[in-house]
Amino acid sequence: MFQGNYTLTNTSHQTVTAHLAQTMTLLNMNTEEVLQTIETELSVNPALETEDFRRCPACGRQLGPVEVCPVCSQAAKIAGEETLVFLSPMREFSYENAGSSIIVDDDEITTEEIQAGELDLTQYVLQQLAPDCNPLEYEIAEHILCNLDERGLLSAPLDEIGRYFHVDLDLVESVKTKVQFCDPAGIASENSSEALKIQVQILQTLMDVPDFVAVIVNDYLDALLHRDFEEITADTGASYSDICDVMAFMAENLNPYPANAKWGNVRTPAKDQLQTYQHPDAIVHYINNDPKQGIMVEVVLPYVRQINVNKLFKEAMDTVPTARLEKWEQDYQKASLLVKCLQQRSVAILRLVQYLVDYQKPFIIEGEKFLKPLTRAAVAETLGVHESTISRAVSSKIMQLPSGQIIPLSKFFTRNLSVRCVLKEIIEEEEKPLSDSKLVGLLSERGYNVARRTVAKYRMMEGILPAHLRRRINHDSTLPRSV
DNA sequence: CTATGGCACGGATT
DNA sequence: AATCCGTGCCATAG
Repeated sequence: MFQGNYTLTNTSHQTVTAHLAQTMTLLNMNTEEVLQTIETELSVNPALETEDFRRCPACGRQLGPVEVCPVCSQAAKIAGEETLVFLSPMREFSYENAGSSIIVDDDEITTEEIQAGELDLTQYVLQQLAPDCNPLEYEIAEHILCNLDERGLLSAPLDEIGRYFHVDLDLVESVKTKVQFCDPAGIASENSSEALKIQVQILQTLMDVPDFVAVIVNDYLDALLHRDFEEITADTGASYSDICDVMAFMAENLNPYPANAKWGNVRTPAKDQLQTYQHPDAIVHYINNDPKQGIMVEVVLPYVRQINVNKLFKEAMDTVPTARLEKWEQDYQKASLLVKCLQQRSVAILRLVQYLVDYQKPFIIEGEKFLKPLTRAAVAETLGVHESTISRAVSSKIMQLPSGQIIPLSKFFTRNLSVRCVLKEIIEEEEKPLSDSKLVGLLSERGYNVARRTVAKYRMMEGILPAHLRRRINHDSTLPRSV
């Protein structure tokens, strides 16, 4: 009897720990990754079955396992002022659904996102190169692409690469040139000006490039950066308005950091193509597409059908020969474990998203400026779960906002987003370029107290040039006399 | 002398 | 325990 009890608690303890481990790993994964796991498990485990989701009898909408029909239950929920959150089955997802503006935010660039992005970038470029490359060139290209910094500029000296492969420098250079003409135009240039030159060359074959652009980009970039218009006018004969056209064109079409999405708020087409197709893990909608009616959130289930333990399989276990029983037991255990853990995962994410969306509603509706500071620890506290649970639930998950933007869940936790947003605003509205210390003053007027050095960092993060290089918007009063 | 970027330290967060 | 973030100090450029 004792022994019986002992073994019983022992096995249940084991399943409990297995359960925990499984839940944690599932929680760590995003919807797409779980989808993979489920698919492989389905293919090896006969104890699992799938079943179509129920549909709402009233509206015919597909329902998740614990979902209340969002459309039909709207009224009650809205009255309660609580954000409507529900589970909903994964579905075919295309970026047309997502709207045109898919934005991978730039503030989280430092962490995994950019690394993933760079990997994609490498592969993306290599794909383009593959057709007209011999194996050696391909390898060199690969090496070059692995040595890009986060802006898409080459950080390793060419001769080093040449030595690494024991090949002539000329070869490395020719490969580099090939790379530069690939899609994020000017990628793998050694510096910005080189990248710009390449971009101009490419654009000239594609569209009409205003006069003087090529000349100025090639020879007078420094002068332009230093606002040394006299030198340019004198040497090239370009009038002041020509130069303005050139600058406008550059802001519109060129990008000094090929891997960086924006310069002067222009996204390169490359970024959109780079966007990997990923199903969001949660989707925020306006109810009836009307912002005034409130928002509802769909938490996406990681599989298109419901996953169950096969009841027939359970029943058949009674009649199975003892030789095979053990295997069947195992399968059954694993199956019910997976089902339970999936449920737990869904519930955990559901609760998290509910809280996040509720707390950061102004951010979702009105924009980055309204993001309230939030830490994972605080969320764990209010939800009564361990911090690491929140960490796992947040990591590698993405959410689609009503606007169509897709953001990582971690964005809800970026402490300084609103400051940076205000900073951006101030700079956009500035009459003439403000120095970092002036910006400190303006920010503290609005209740943001940050050090001068920090402003500089935020500027960089937002890709804003230092004051003395910023373009003045109103170029009427500064006409040089030599026109 | 002013404006800005690099480095590195300490405290908070994960 | 590892990582991130704000900040101060210092070097550099103009």
